[in-house]
Parts: sequence; structure tokens; C-alpha cells
Amino acid sequence: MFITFKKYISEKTVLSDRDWAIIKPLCIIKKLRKQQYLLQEGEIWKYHAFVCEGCLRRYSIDEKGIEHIIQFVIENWWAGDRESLANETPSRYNIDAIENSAVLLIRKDNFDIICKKIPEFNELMNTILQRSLNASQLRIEAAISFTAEEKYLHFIKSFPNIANRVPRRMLASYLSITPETLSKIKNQITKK
Amino acid sequence: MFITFKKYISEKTVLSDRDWAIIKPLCIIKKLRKQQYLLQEGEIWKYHAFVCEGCLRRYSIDEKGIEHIIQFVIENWWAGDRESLANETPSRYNIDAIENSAVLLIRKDNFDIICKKIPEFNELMNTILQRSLNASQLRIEAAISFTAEEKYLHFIKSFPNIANRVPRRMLASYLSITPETLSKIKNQITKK
DNA sequence: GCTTTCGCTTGATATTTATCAAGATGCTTT
DNA sequence: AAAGCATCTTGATAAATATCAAGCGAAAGC
Repeated sequence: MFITFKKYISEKTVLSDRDWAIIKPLCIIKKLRKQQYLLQEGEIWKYHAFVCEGCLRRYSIDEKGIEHIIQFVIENWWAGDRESLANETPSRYNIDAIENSAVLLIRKDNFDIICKKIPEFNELMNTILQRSLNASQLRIEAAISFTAEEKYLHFIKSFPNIANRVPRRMLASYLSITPETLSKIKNQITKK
Repeated sequence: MFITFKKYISEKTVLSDRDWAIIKPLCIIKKLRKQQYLLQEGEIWKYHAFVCEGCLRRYSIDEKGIEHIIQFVIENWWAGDRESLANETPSRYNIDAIENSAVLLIRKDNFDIICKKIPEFNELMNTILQRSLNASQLRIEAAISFTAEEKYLHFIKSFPNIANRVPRRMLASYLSITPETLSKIKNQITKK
């Protein structure tokens, strides 16, 4: 598990063995069974979380009890609730595992220590934050610009590796359409 | 104009006169007339831009020629296209002024110099990046969870100061509904 | 001051998407 | 292998939203 993380970081920046000696003891590996929560609404999120293996989803639940999936997170991406983490406020999100998964956790305080001691790490994390923002912007654009069919086509084009791993109804939730509509759209497309 | 920026920063962190002596010469004030572009699709964005006064919008244009407003930016917020800035790729967005506006620009290279020389500034900018991400997340949630009416009510509650400054049709674009629908919704609400 | 233009509203109609209900498929568990 | 449960599909109907067209009113230009 840890090796996945090390590989991920090493592809983006160069850290010394000494750096890794700082990082490694502060990492916690957590295995999640399918359906298991990583974070539940109302909790205060305290970690930076890197997904080594598996697939998670982050979602909110509205007053009608309907789940709205904000994000899927697969291996080599970061999970968690940055807002709750930064402001120390109760999270409005749930995060749970869609597949059996393994997550690498670093407590916020330890994470900050690493960032202070290792400027390259700090820099990389800012780059990643920047990328998250870019991804969010694309998601906003898709959500406000596309029809149901366009949203689906855009998604399978952008994330083919996620599309075939998540249940259809969850994909529908992510795309903000009903499972029935998604089913019909898929049907129409294959006819063409 | 510059004083607005100084006040904004000073509310969030403490910088010395020496720090300001570094920053000030690197700032460019740009005045924009209503309708004037700050950034046009295809250009590579090179600045960090702080809005001192006025109101801008950032939007993309789809293949059908329809504008989709991603964001409104008023005084004391940051504008620009971070993706284009970070990756040095042509921007997919347009940014123009809805009102006569004044923007403070800092070239990327100069901005990086400031960040290096003034750690407090650097830290603050990361916090702001973090906040932008939070704002994006909320926008995603609103876009995928709400009906047209809910989106409108949520917007005027969240941004009352923007709601009454932007033309109705632009608000409709932001909310991803037609101006006609917005008009009818407003009507229904006042009836209640 | 008059005209022109643009944005907003309103109503009629069309399209898209949601809802509801039933049946089909496939997985899991025993 | 059978039973039970989930999910996905399909069709009929309903609701939400878009489109189109016309009229109103206020701001901008002459």
C-alpha cells in the first residue's frame, strides 16, 4: 500500500531517503470494506487521505434524503473534505467505499509538519490543490452546460476507468439525472 | 485602487512596510469599461488579478454559441483563469466587465517572487486557493442538487450583493436556466 | 423629445427529464 | 440449485423546463 503512495509522489517530485524517513512513520494505512464509511456527515475531518487501492465516493444527502454524489475517488487520487479539514467544521459530506479499498491517512498536524520540513512536498501539495480546483471547474462547466446525454458522454470519455467500475445508479447521481433516464440514454446511444 | 488591495490583505495577515515595498512596484492597475474583456478565449492568462472595484463574469461559450457563466467576481475577490495560468495553456474562458471596474494585476513571475520573499503572503494565497476550492464545491452541489427555484433562492441568499447587480439573463446563465424560467420563478415566489 | 434598441415579462406550446409501476436480469446467500 | 434481494430496464404518465412569439418598459442614441 505504502509503495503505491511512494510511487505516486516519486513520479511528481524527487524526495530523499531522509525525507521518506520523515513521512513514512506518519502514514496510517486504513482498509475499507465495500460500503464502509471513511467519513460521515457531522464529523470533523482530520486527515489528508490518499487512495492506494479501490474506489470511494463523496456525497451529500439533501432534506428529501436523496444522495448527491459530488465525486468519485479511485486509486492515486486524494479523498477527504478539505473544507472541514481547513475550518475544523462538521462535514456536510459522507465518504464511503464503493469497492474494498485501501487508504493512506496522514493526520493534519503531521501533514503540516511534513510540509514544513520538506519544501518539495509542500510545493507538490499546492500543485495538487490547484489541480483539484481545475477539476472542480470542469465539473461545474459540465453540470451547467450539458444535457443529460452530453453529460453521460462527457463522463465516459473523461473517466472511462471510473465509468465501468461504479454502479449505474451512482453514476446517475453523479450526473444529476435519474437511473431511469440514464438507462434510456444509454439505450439511445447504442442504437445510433 | 491599491489601497483596496492593501486593506484586503491587511485584514488577513500582517505585512511589514518592507514587504509592501516589494509588492507595490509589481502591481498593475487596469481599468475596465463595462463590456470590456479582461481575458478572451484562446489567450494564455499570465496574471493574478484582484478586483478592486466593479463586477466581472467568467464564462465559456459552447458549440451552439451559448454563454455559460461559471462565476461572478466582485470587488475583493480574485479573477482570472488559474488553469491557463498554471499550465500555460490557452484559456477556455472569457472574462469581461459587467460594470466599469478596476483590477489589480500581478504578473505570474512577479507573483512567484513575492511568494518566495514573503512567506506570509505565500501562505495567505494558499488559504485563498483553498477557499476557492470550497466555493467550487458548493457550486457543484447547488448545480446538481437543486431545482431551478431552489437554485435561485440559494443564490440570492448566498450572494445578495451580487444578485441585484447583475442582469437577469446573466443570473439565469449562471443558474443554468433560461431567462424566461427565471422570470416565472421570481413571479411565483413573490406571489407566495 | 422622439425613436430605437435591448432586456424583461408573459402566454402558448414543445421537449426534456422525472416519477411511478412492472418486469427482467444478475448476485448473494443459504 | 433455489430463493431472495438489488439493480437495471422499459413503458406510460406527469412535471419541470425550454422554446418560440409577442408585448411592455426603460435606458441609450440621435
